[in-house]
Amino acid sequence: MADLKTETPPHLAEPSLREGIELLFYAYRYFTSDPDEILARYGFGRAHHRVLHFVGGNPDITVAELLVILSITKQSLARVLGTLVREKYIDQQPGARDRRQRRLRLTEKGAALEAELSRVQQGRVARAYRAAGPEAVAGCWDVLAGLIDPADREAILRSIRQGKSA
Amino acid sequence: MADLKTETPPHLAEPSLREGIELLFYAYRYFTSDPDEILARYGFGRAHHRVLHFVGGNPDITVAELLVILSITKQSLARVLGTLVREKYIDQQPGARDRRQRRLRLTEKGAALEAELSRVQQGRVARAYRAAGPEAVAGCWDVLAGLIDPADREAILRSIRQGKSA
DNA sequence: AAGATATGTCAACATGGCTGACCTAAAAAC
DNA sequence: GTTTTTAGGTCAGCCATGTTGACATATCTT
Repeated sequence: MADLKTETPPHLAEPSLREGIELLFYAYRYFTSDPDEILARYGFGRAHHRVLHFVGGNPDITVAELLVILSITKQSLARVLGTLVREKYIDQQPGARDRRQRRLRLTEKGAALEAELSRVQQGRVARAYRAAGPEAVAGCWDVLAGLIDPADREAILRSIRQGKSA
Repeated sequence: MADLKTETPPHLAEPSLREGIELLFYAYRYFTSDPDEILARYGFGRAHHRVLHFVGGNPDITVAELLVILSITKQSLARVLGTLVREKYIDQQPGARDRRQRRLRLTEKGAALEAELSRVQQGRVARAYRAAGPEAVAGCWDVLAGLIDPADREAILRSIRQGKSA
């Protein structure tokens, strides 16, 4: 017999956990599907999207800050960022106080692509929000936030809220 | 002035959509982080995890059914599945009615690894559920389900519910 | 017997991670 | 003012995991 005191409540039972895990797997696939399609037309991948997204949301971000957000190495970033800079989607300017820094911003061209990607991705999310209703959305945010390591949670939520993803 | 009739309700405003998108991005990263760590110790990757997961949840699944779930090519699947079969994490048996099929099941060794991976992933999800509460979980599921293309939604939800992911 | 289907396999390629080593320019510390 | 640290870039190579295309085999269906 299960120990009643520590027994898993119904909504935490294993089947429900498995269902939630699979749902997140499928949902994430669709979540990235629309941008992926557009990116392919530009010869870009998901990595380019992430850079465009976070540079767009954090104008004048430094490379180091971007690396923290993306949690990748500078060599990995260099490949996609280099392309975006060469093809003039992103502009680099030396930092005002620290001229070693390359502060990143979207060019007009970059902002246009980012907007195109945002539009379809936000469209999908907006439809999901609308269908589920505001309380569901609030609940969803709570659950998703709960998946983040407690040690990192507050910093990440802060950065999301400010649109300052550093 | 915005047209009141089609004005985006507050919870659908652009900033909130952007926040939701970023939250999903971060949450998914943590969602996969614990299994990834374990898999690395076995020389496996995320692709192996997916196969172990869906074979575990769908004993005697066929290769064709697994391909539909994973949405990858059979060549991609062959690489990871081949390894898992060779290293005896997964067992193949000809179908009873159709002997062309290779029905897949976890071996004991495979079930043990799958359980180890499930344990940490379910642990993280369970903590998030517990912190957010049952209503939030229900809302979360609604939103995530809403991200799935309507054309595929019912089939996917059915497959999740049955634990028959085909 | 012929054709369709389930699966496997070979070869080649792309993306996007990684490590390690090394370079420059600018800031900070001594 | 020299040294050290820091921000960033770059080269080379490796790995995981996706792709396409072509082809082989066994088995089921017609």
